[in-house]
Amino acid sequence: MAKATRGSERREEALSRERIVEVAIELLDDEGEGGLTFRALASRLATGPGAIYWHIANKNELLVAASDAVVARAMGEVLASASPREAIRGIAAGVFEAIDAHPWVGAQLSRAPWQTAMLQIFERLGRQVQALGGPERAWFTSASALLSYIIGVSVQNAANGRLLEPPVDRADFLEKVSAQWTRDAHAYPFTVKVAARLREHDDRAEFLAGIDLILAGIEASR
Amino acid sequence: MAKATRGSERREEALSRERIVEVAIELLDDEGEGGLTFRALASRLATGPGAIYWHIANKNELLVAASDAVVARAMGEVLASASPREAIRGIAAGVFEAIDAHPWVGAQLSRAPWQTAMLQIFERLGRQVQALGGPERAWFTSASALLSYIIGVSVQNAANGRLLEPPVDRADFLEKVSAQWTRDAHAYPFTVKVAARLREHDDRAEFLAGIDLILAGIEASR
DNA sequence: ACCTGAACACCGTTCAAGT
DNA sequence: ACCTGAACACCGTTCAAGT
Repeated sequence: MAKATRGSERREEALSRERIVEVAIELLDDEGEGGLTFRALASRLATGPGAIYWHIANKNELLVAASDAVVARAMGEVLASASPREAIRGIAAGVFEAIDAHPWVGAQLSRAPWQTAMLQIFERLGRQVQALGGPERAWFTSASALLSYIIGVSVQNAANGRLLEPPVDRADFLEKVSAQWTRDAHAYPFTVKVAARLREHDDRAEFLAGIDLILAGIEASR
Repeated sequence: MAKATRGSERREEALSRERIVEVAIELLDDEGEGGLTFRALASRLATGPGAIYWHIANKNELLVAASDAVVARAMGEVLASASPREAIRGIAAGVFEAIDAHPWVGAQLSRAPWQTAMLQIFERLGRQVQALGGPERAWFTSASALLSYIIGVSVQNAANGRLLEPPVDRADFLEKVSAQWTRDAHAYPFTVKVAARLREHDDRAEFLAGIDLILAGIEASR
């Protein structure tokens, strides 16, 4: 009913659950987990902190809704694949990249599993595990293992990213970490031996190599 | 220099980093993550909140120190094993049980990887991966995949435990979850198909089955 | 029905003052 | 050197009062 509705975003949208979640995601992306406060969020929404509580029960519900939205979007963008194997790699990469782009989602998923977000990923993975063609009794274990691995790596990758963010350079950081290990060489002989690989490894490639390992395990044990 | 030093704990110990960390662990175990505040901790230590800062820089350092201590203890209790395979299962079970008993450790490990705690687990796993006898170029990937999977499952298991703690019965909860899935049967056909397994599955056994899957993958791809 | 914003009961952390 | 505890700058959440 505004006099001139412009095609793009209107200046004054009414408060709604969807809009609150959307702005919360922006805030989390911009400022990190610590940046999401009801005061900051209210200010971006040009209202008072109390108004938000009319639409959302509390901060936890807000975080659940925000991470569900991000995961749903990511799953929607996963392309169809020729083989189940490729499809599983695609889902895995989609989750990895979504959490890499929105690190706070990782923290939220490990704080509250059994969210819709996890269920969505599990379902997607499961269908492909089924298509892989092993015996039915192995499906649950295979899909669970894939889900746990994917979430585990993605969360740690996101945490690393957050750690490195402000001033630190990735190469510098890894250099320092592996130097530390070399100093403790007597206590950590294995780690020192593979430290070179740490310095040069590609997180995403390493992640997918782990997926292949689990897929090989699934195929081997049927 | 007390008049009568008793064999067991003295009533009045001086403040020290070790003692603070020890009492913090007790507090976290008793009250959960939310229970660790500098005021509550100070009160258990019969001092003021400011005193703690003489020994520990901030809350994050306290959480890192506490989880390092728990993991170090758990790793110390892992028994020697005949085969590398058994040793890896033992390390995995040790981590799983330590995080199950101290759920807050899970949250902390996924918030701050590259802690001593993670390094210790990685080193232990790595030595056994090496003993497994595959090619050296595969060691890093194999040990990383195992570590990620172990931490991923343990963290989620701990989060579930926290979720279920207060009044909820595990069977009831799983019943409700799988009922929810059945209602959304059209959206989650795979999940519904394996829901029966969810209701009756044993988390620890499922976890070890996942380890076996990865081990099978490691052996298959060499 | 929905919004406002002051107020409440907490936090982590600092710091002047003590011993 | 180490401890004390009040004070500061924040939180999430509630709620009387408004429209």
